[in-house]
Amino acid sequence: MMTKKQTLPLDQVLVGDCIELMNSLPEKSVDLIFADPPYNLQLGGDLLRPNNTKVDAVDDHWDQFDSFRHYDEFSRDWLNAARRILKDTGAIWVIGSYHNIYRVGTVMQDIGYWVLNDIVWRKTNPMPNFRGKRFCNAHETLLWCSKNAEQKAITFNYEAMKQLNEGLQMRSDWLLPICSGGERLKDDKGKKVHPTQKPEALLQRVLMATTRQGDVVLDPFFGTGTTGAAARRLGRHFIGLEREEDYAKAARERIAKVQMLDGDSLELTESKRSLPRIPFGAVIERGLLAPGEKIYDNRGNVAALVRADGSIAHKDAAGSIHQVGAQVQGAPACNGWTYWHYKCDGRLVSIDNLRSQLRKELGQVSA
Amino acid sequence: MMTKKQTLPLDQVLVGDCIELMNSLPEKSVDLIFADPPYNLQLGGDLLRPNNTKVDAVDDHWDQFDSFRHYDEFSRDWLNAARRILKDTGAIWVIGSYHNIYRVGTVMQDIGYWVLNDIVWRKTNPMPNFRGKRFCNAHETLLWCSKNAEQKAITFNYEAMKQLNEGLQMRSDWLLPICSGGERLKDDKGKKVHPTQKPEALLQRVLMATTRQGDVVLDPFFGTGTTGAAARRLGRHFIGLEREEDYAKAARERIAKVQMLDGDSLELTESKRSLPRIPFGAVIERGLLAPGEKIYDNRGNVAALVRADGSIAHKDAAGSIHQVGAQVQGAPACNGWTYWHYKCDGRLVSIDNLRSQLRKELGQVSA
DNA sequence: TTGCCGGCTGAATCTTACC
DNA sequence: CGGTAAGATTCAGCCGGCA
Repeated sequence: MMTKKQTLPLDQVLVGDCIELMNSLPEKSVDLIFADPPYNLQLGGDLLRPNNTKVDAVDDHWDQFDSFRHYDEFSRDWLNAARRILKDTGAIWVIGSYHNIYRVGTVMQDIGYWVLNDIVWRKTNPMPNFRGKRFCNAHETLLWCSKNAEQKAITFNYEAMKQLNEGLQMRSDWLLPICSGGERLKDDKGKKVHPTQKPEALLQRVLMATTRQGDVVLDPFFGTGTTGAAARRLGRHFIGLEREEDYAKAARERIAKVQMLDGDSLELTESKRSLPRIPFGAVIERGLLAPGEKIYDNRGNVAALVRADGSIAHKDAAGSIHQVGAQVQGAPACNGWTYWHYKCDGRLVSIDNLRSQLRKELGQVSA
Repeated sequence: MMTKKQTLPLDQVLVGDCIELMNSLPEKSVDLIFADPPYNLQLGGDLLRPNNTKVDAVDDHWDQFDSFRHYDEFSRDWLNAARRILKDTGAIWVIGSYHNIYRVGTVMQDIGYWVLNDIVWRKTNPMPNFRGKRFCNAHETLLWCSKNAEQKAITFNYEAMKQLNEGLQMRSDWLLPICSGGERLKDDKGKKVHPTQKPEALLQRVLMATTRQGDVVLDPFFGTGTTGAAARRLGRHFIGLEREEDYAKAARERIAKVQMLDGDSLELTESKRSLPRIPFGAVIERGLLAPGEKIYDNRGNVAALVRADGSIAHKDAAGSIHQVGAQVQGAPACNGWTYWHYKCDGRLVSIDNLRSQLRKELGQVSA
């Protein structure tokens, strides 16, 4: 893995066509791709534009495609190139609005990507609909996809997201302001450098949720480098691809100023799944429970006998704490650690406490 | 216009294939179409809740398709039939989830529909993600489209929508509960009649926004008739198409009981506003505090490290501002917002001030 | 009558480590 | 690689039972 990383142009902005540049990179080499492709706003010429007010509309030449067909071809090409360089354990995010996201989503599904969630970025401060002819277009959509449907190991920092949402699991609708104020890059004359600069908070949430420290994040439409800024701040590597030298230059200068957070503040709330596995037998071996003792369900109604080999017995049934727990309840499955309790000063205490205790002891020795 | 209306099967539920039924209706004869087509969910095995009960999944035969290609063909067929019967001044709504909405959106654009807005229905009470492997899938998407791009006269009751949103322009994200409680149709045994009954409030908003009194609203996937119930209540005509006689029967009985409104009592259906809940993580994401900073108790004796995921760490303890606050004090609970302070010009200031600040910025946008 | 508590449920593409 | 067993995992709202 290190050798692969060493051949990658880490923490750099490469100028050129993103498809050619991606094709020049080794296959299966990046952990995450974040893409903010052109939005195809000018479909069919000026008459058909969905919003023909003159509010600094997006009319740069890179945003022009003469038909849905061309846009679909373009999407298929860059999404295929992206898929090649993605690790088999990797994932991709694509952001868009109703002008392009339905095209993009269909192409992604067609070439084998598997949708994990679609996420709605709700803007606290969207541009109003000036004519009063439509609903205020107050959101954009992100697609989070794995490389294929069979893929199991996806990085998803569930507990960290739950923390961020004050103890409730994070939903698919995110409320964040648009990029403005000091964060928005301006040139000497105070004109914005890029028409669609994304807020860094959005990228931070994406990277916090679906990458780990040291991961490689590639952005094929780098623009002024919000992905790079967020990656650097969070201790991830980035690779930025951008066709326009002016944007690339602005991005490099911007990212150089970013203060990287230190390791402690990047520590994520850990999931139980990442903790070392403790067999119930270890609890017996260490003498936290003795063979011959009884363990009970949470009300003390059901009692099972603890045996020396770490199995337990209840009436005819014998086996692991999980198997017997399931059988006793007539349930298809059971987490024995939370189902069973032992008596301590007359009160029932979860055996999961014994596991925690053991983990603490082991941590000081091995880890 | 009256002659045309007289040939239409107004305020009826027709049983049969929706494409054939639509083809039997006169062209350019309906004002609005609302469609809730099959979502083409692709479920694996059973899903168990943490308490080992089984989730009652949508596994009905009508939701099964062999492939995306078959689903696309199906979509193209019914959307073309719908387009023929739509008046040139008419519009269409289609609702879906990430499983199908990207397919539907692409087909709609391909056959000439023009997207006016995409609308996000944010559920106040979605089903959680039981396994902790994804973001909670808390929304569905609606596409609002005109028959073609050139179409000028679209019914959009801008002022009514603005009223409904307390004087502010209605946004593209709508917060509404799912259909449950007394509104949910149940059979004798208390089993739900239809697996995916939509809330009437959603349909009311759609019809309030994009139809006038006396308009004809057609629903090709009528199910248990939420569109019909909302139409009748609001003084619009409906035409319901439904393949299953059982659903059609339930719909007829339901609609017959609906009281038609003559006044302006609709506002009652709109949810009340309460103070938006602000997770501590939002304070970090928005940059009001930076990861790596320290927060203190009111005397500055206890210091905790702020981490990027919105958790804080103090000695061995890590968790939410509330959890760590409680642990530090040896208390069973703690309001972290009032316990913790940050340093500002050498003085200690409550982090609750940051929450107030954020609430002010959010203003009328319900979090 | 009111309030509290436990149980049930909703369009869901929902596991992973070890042998 | 496949098979097997361990074991991690939920939020809001409605309803009924009971104090």
